[in-house]
Amino acid sequence: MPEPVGVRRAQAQRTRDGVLAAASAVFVEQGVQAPVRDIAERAGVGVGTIYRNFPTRADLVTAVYRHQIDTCTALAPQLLAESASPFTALTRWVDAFVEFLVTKHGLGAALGSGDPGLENLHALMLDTLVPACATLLDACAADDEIRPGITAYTLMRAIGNLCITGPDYDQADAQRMVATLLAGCRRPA
Amino acid sequence: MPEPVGVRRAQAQRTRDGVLAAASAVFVEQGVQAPVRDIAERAGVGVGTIYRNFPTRADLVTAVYRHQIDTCTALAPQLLAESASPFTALTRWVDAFVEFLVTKHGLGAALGSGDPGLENLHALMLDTLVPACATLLDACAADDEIRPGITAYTLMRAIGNLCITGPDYDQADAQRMVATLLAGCRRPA
Amino acid sequence: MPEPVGVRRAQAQRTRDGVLAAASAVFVEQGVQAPVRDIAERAGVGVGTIYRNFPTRADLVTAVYRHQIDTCTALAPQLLAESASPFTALTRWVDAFVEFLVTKHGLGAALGSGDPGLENLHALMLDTLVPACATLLDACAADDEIRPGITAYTLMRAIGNLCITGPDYDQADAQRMVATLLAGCRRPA
Amino acid sequence: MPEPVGVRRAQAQRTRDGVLAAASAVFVEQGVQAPVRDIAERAGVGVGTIYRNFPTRADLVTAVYRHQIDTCTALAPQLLAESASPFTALTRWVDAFVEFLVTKHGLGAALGSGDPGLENLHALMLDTLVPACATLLDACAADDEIRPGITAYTLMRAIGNLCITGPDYDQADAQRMVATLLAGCRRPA
DNA sequence: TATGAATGAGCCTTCATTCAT
DNA sequence: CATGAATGAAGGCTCATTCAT
Repeated sequence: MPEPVGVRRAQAQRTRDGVLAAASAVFVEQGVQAPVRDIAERAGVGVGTIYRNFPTRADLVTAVYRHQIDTCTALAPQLLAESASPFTALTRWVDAFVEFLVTKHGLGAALGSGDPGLENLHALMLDTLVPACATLLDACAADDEIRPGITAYTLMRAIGNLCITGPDYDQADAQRMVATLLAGCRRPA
Repeated sequence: MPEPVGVRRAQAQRTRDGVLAAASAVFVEQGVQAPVRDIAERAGVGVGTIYRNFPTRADLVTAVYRHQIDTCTALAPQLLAESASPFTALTRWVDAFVEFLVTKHGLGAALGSGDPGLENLHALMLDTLVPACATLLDACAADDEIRPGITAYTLMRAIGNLCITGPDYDQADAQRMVATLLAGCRRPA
Repeated sequence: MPEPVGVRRAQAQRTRDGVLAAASAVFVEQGVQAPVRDIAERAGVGVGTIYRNFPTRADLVTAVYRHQIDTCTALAPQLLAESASPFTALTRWVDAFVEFLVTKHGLGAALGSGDPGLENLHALMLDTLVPACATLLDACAADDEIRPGITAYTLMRAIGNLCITGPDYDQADAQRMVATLLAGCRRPA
Repeated sequence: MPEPVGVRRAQAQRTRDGVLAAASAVFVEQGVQAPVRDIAERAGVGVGTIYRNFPTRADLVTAVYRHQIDTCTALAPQLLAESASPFTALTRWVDAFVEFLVTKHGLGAALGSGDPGLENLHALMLDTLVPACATLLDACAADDEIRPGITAYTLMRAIGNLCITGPDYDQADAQRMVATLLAGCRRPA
């Protein structure tokens, strides 16, 4: 018999996870501005539960994407170590980043929206993803593989924007365009 | 007494134009989702007048941008004729397109949003801008100046997305990234 | 045939008056914190109409009571002129003020609540009723009829509080207690 | 092993007392309508504990004030015995009552609100404080010190109302106005 | 045709209350 | 007994849209 408190905590965690899953799905369908009620309904909980766990919408958005952001961040040094060249590492990392973005419809738009209240998420990116990307860019620059003047932040914003998909501009298109952008970053021989 | 009907028509046209000017200004400030009332107020008309002239928001958005879209469209053959190479023409035309997008806050986002109800605008682009762009791309392809597999529509969507600006990603950033994307389109020598 | 605009204005005024009447009634029943929807329902209008005419609750509360406040204010100089003594004038004026308060259940409580957002009403009293009362108090002081140290504002707040009626403490009780308070203000011979 | 049941009871009593102390503090800060959660948080208990001990808000309010009400009640005969005159005793008792009211932000308003659900508290006053006050009033009446027609209940309601403080009408004002009211109760020589 | 008052659906947010652990 | 997660009713506010004048 597990102690009651632990059981309750586990249940709460499950609820929280359910909300996150529901929010993730709803964000894909409707974007990050989706009504709280829709998320609650999809999660099978009351709206109060959402507000209890995520007082602001930004808290919810951030929580939804935090895990993937962290995973993506951790990938950078790993790819740099195992790739033949820094540019190859950058290419692969961007592939992963794009993968992350295109499967999360609405995040790119959210990031680009300048919506106050999404500063948390913005900060999270600035604090983790941007430095990770910068590491790769610096390595490329050291090898003279990319043209100068491209900052990690701007590149990621651009990639984020390119990953805003819709009818007639799907995931494959986004990936192709990002690849083209990267090609354009490469220093001409 | 000069034909009253004509006078009335002229007045109606003036009203319509005033609404378009107001909408254009408000769209720049608040995006294409701005409250109808704000536009009406700015135009000095009642909301009913807006609804009479532009039953749906998409009608209004489309009308606002139609002139610029047409101008942009007409530019393509002209640039193709007077430029040294098709790629140069493409570059210049894209510059003009970007200029159009970045000065119209919210249009890029609107185009990329997949928002049903903006299909009119979408259709307008498909019908005019895309063919214009395709002409340039075809000319480039004929000269073997760009890599194959890039469609006019996808390229324009990508450019549209890159032009979604915000805090920390401004017009200059957008222009630089679009230039980089174009560079990536170029066939490596 | 009256010009259309005038008709519309008249209708709008009627709506506005209806809202005020409904609000007045609802305030009596539920106090000034009554739900906006209740007022709208009672007035037979949509909530939007309330917000259109009275953007904040304070605007509505103030409008409801403004006329009576003004009437009460105007009474002061009149009573002073026609009464045998300043204290008599004060007594009569307070009677009128009490009459105003007790028939508007909830205003006394509202005044005493310190509720931010009711500052308008508070200001209205400060600007009109308090000076009116002060005139009477000054006249009494000049005649040595009241003890010193009683300010118009404090006296009115006290009276306002005494007029917060309820079960077992009705209008007659309030009037009696106010009279007693006034008696206590009188300078002992 | 000392009787476990007694220990448990003592613990329960401590919990109850903690809730009362917390509620008392929160009532002073926010009034008797303060959110239950705030009280629970301040007491360091769960909201369920509050509901277990005090099923209704009135139960809690009543319990919070019962001790002070009882103290105040007991004061009446004592003051009557040791004061020079009944009216002096009344004055002193009212001072104590006012002291009780003004330091308990919101009680006066609560008493005067007619809020159903506060009937318990109301009843408590009727059953204890009112008779205590009546004793003093009767003694005054016997000595011909006050004008007739003033009931203990009405007087206490009036005093309660006068003690509803706020910005610009503070504790000192309330005390002064209550003193004035009492002066008005006194039979003119 | 133009107007803008009126409508009400829809979203956000708070908080009293319940109940499984 | 105590806990606090979950619920959902209630109320505030906005704004797209209609329609009588």
